Amino acid sequence: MGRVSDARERLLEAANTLTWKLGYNAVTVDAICEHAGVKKGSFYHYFESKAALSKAAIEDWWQTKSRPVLDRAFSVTNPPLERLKLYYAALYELQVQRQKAGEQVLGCLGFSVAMGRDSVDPEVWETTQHVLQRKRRYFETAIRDAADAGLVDVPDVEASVQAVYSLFEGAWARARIQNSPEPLVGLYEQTLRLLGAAQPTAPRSQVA
Amino acid sequence: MGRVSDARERLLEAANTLTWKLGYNAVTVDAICEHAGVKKGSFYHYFESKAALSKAAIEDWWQTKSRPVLDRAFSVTNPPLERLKLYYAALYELQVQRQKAGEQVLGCLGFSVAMGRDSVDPEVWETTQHVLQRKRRYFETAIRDAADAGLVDVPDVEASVQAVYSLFEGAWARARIQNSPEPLVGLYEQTLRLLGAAQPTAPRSQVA
DNA sequence: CCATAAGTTGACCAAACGGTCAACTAATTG
DNA sequence: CAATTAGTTGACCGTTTGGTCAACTTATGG
Repeated sequence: MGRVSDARERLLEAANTLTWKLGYNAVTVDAICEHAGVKKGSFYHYFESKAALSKAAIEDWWQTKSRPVLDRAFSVTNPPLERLKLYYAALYELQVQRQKAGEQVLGCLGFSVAMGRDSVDPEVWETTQHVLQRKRRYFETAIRDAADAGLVDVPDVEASVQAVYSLFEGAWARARIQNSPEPLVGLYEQTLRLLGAAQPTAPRSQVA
Repeated sequence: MGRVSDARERLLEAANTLTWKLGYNAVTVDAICEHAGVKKGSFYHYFESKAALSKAAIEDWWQTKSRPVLDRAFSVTNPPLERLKLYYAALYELQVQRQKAGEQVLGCLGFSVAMGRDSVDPEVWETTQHVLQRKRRYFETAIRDAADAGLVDVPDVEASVQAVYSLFEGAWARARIQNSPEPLVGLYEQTLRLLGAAQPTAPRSQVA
């Protein structure tokens, strides 16, 4: 029945691309439409509001972009600490590819939107909050598994999960701010220090 | 000559209060004027644009709010690692007071604005960037002093500075996102782990 | 005491904003 | 080959945005 179209998918993609770059508030419906090659009338054929589009776009980003990378790296077939290493490496690799393509370092989409809190539509913010919680759970499981396997030496596992996750998000946020992958370098080694795990290789430089 | 007024100061204060809560883009000139009890005509008597006000407001926030706390905590009269502890404690205390007053956890103003990057006026963004760099230097000096005094055990001081600062900003960003000081708990102990420094007291809980 | 400079005001503007709608077009299916 | 249904379009709307301006008020210094 009726004709078919991929306009909905183009709108989701455009919303994520622009929101990732500019944040929720700075992105206009007109800009999304232009980027997607869709007229405004069609926009409101698919979504009842800008907030509804954003909600759907973030959920789509999680399912198609974020989760697959997490599932691959944090597979239970990998040793617990190896999962973190693989995840950091995968994200870093994506970043290097982006730079090669002349694009910017944008950090985590969900984190950027979530930082907006009071200036973001409540339902959209709730969606990002939910996504970040799911992401954090990957870290939690890996670190608990590492603790159970005696691979780490920490007095308080929950506190360590918090710290590792804060370090991770903080480094990515700083990478965005500086538009450079520099704050991401050595993230895994620093994570091992937080967890009191054995260092894998010799340090790169010596001071004092 | 002419009459005197504190409207300029009220505008600076209003701009910071609202920008801290809502971010750069979500704050309107009208809202700033209303909050400051200043009519729009007066606004443009003092500042040539919204961006100019924001620049001045952020610089003012750094000089009057942020720097004094840093200078007190990071005084060279304090032992290097004690400086970090004092700073964390001071910020945490401010947060507790805010919560008592029924206010929200808002994290670092400069960091929030800086995260906006491409949706913030370039000059405003440059100002926040500058402020964050100065703040980071306090961490750098303290950690270098600690390294020189043999208080820490790290293979690469610069990498440790990056990590400690990322952990710090990440925890504060997460506190904002969750509207709770929870991610800030134990920040100093985790910092000591990153720096390979001796733990001060017994851990609060034991797992495994 | 009064000229002058600093500060105030509210009406106004063009552009951009999120959103609406009735008319139109074109695939799909009975 | 209709009839149906999904998708498209561009003109339009009320509101909000950052910003302007000429007229007005008031404290201060000579």
